[in-house]
Amino acid sequence: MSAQRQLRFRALERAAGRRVLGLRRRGKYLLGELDGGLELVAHLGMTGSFRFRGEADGWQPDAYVRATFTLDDSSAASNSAVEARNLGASVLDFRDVRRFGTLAVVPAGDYRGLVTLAALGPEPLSDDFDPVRFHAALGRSRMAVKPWLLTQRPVAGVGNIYADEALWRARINPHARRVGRERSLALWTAIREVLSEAIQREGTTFRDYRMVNGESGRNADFLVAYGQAGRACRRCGTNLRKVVLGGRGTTYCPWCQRR
DNA sequence: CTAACTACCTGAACGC
DNA sequence: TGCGTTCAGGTAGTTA
Repeated sequence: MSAQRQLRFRALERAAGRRVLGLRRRGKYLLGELDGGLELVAHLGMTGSFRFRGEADGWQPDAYVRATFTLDDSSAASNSAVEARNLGASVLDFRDVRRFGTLAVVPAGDYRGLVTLAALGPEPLSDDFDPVRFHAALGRSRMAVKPWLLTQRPVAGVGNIYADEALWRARINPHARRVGRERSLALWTAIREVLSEAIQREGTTFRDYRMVNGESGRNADFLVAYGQAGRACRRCGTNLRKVVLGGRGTTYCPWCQRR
């Protein structure tokens, strides 16, 4: 087993026999509180998904299942557990084609080695995400605004899709290193709107992303920037442009989002 | 400390 | 059809 593999699946065997006391989400991380002072940390990476194995759903494990959780109780008060009961399932598969996902069991709250989680910014839809502090942090950063958002430090949970969408709404050039107060407030608002709407539509599915019951999210049809290069901007009609910024594909309107 | 690279994987889409 | 290249929703480790 390579060092990388060890990083992606850390001490997972320590979850065996543990009771799941609670589940919560922080940014893109799913955190399970286990007994014995342990915590299960899960991240889907780019192609990961959790799937309940059940007859109603018809899902059967394939070659891309990297881990399997056998559950002996589906009565806990969580949405996932409700799904499990509906599907009559007791086995949860972690499927991940590209193996960029992470599963780790750590002492509760000990995020050494999970640097991004340790330095994770505020939840975007909570009061902790404050527009004044957001603007101040943006002022301290020397990075271009888009890669800065992707670090997860200014705010948790904004990935490549929602960064492009939010910057388009706020009319901010993704390369910008200085953003005025009005525009940074617009970005703060746009991030919350973009994420809220995507959550209402149960996520953005291109290929791999699936809900735990196997259904696709419905947000992909509503994207106005990400994946829309060459198409006309919905505001001004200019053709959207795609560039590489910080190693990530970035689509924006060269007119509305000019510097 | 921050910021910029690179590595990690596999499959789909594309060009010839 | 077949083969090579490029790209993809993210993070962690290394380097400067």
